[in-house]
Amino acid sequence: MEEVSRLPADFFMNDVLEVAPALIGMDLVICRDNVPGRFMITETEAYRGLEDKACHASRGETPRNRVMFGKGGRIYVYLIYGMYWMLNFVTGEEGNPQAVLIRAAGGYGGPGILTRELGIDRSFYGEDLADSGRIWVEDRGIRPSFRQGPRIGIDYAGEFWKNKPWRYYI
DNA sequence: AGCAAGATCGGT
DNA sequence: CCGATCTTGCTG
Repeated sequence: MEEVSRLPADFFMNDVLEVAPALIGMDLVICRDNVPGRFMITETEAYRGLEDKACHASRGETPRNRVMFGKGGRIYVYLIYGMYWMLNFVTGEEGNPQAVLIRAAGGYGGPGILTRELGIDRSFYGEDLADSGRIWVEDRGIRPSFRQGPRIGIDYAGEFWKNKPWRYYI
């Protein structure tokens, strides 16, 4: 298989508010049965650190969110409502828990549908995007114009955090 | 050990 | 708007 330009670990070591919008237009690549599938990322959301009440890390480190406290560039996946896997890319430096939720790519809308169609599950937890043989991101230089607005499904976080325009979408 | 809640989705 | 479905994290 030919890799155009896999994003290096450095890319993910930046602040999530920089990484989340930068991912729009890039390709999420998933290798299944040794066959790479490319899906252009069209919607992302930023979850930013201990202070962000919508971020899973805001209530401290737990077995589930542990990977978020490490260095950027790894995968954070978790099961929601007993049915859907949420795919996230950890960003930022070690000790600063942040992540980008991948909400849509390759025409698959909705974070639960996306993972279901791409076969992403618990086994991807902690996978290194810079070094994995089955999941990574490629930059083809495409930079679509996009919008931004409040994040979805976080009423529990309170008005202040709920209103942050940290959702980016084409 | 028990329980409430959840970064969703599809049907009513 | 409601139920599905089950892991997680908190409480006791």
